[in-house]
Amino acid sequence: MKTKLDAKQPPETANQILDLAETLIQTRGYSAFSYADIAETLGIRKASIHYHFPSKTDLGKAVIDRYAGRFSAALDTIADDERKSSMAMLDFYIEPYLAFAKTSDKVCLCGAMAGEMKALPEELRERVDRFFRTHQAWLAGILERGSARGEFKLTTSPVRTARLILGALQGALLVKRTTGDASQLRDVVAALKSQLTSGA
Amino acid sequence: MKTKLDAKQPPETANQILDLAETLIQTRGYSAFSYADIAETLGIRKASIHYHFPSKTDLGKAVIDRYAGRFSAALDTIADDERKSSMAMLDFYIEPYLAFAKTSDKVCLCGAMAGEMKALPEELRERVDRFFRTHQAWLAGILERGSARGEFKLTTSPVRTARLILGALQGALLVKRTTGDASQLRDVVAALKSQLTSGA
DNA sequence: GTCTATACAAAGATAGAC
DNA sequence: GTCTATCTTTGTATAGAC
Repeated sequence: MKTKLDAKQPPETANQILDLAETLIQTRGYSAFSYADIAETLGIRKASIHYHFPSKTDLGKAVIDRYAGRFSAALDTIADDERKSSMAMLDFYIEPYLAFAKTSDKVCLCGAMAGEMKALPEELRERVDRFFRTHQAWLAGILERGSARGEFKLTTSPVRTARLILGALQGALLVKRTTGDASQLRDVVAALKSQLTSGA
Repeated sequence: MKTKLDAKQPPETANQILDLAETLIQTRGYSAFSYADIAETLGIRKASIHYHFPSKTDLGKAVIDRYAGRFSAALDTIADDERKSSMAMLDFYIEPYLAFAKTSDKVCLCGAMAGEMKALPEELRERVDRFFRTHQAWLAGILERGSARGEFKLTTSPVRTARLILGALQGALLVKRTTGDASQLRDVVAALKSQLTSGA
């Protein structure tokens, strides 16, 4: 009999598959990775992957959902602490991007998929879409709060400022792969923050 | 006998193939488009495409080279007119991005390919790389000129500022596909420009 | 839950007729 | 320069044994 702890834990193989698929999408894109890539690396057969994720779309959904879920949990936690400054909240949001920038070639999962939007099955397109909308809304909320508390001086609406920030972060990761300069993202962040406080 | 005008003109079919391939890469990515897609749309056979572009890599190279060439020609022309203000030069640079933003789902060709970098054949990776480096260098040059002429007040080096601008433009196009709001890019441009002049 | 075996379509590519 | 025909490899997916 299984223990209580096992109850909701997905099998270890499934986790390994998800981990690898996530990395592959981040570096090669969704269209360019295959079950064969995963099978070879994990030392299992392609058929075994189909046992855990019947179709590639199923796997893609699971990868995005897990990825978005990790972010969502963090976003909720951050925004719930009313004592934090809005800038501190923003810093927490930006942290994962800085982490990606330290790797040699990872971009945001949804940033990679956004580049091949029309090639994605509808169910994945919806999820990428939702990911960006959620992040924009969250950022807009923080910006509005910061604005109301006098921390930020926005030059345009919170929603539009949120899009600027999200776009700049996504684009910086994309371009960073070329320059290979991880410090680049810090400059982008500094520029964004100085703009928020100066009211330029 | 052919006329002089025909001398260097690639056959019309080749141009149609290049046009379609360019659009397909911009909307679906490099990995996800195929000779079959092109053949079907143009009403020709796959073998005919191989006549013009023996391998997919050859086609990819030709698409990037033509795309980068169009930009390069424009960059040279812009920077050569010493009477122009640096801000005017920047505006000319940004124009193509605003044009993409008006289409429903096109991003920069190299922006799309940057998302699948590790899946690209080496010859294409080099070209995407060079595209970004060239643009960064060009932008840095304009920024330096504007700084020397007192038009811009930079908060960090011209090179780093150039990367910020390039990343923000690329990312904005990517995220725009989700929101579908073409005006979004104008906000990003406005934010970037106000930052350049305020010295924030 | 993982395997072997296999099906089936799509992708990239070539040979050779017209 | 475009076609038909064909080849090979890869990608996604299923059936059924262990």
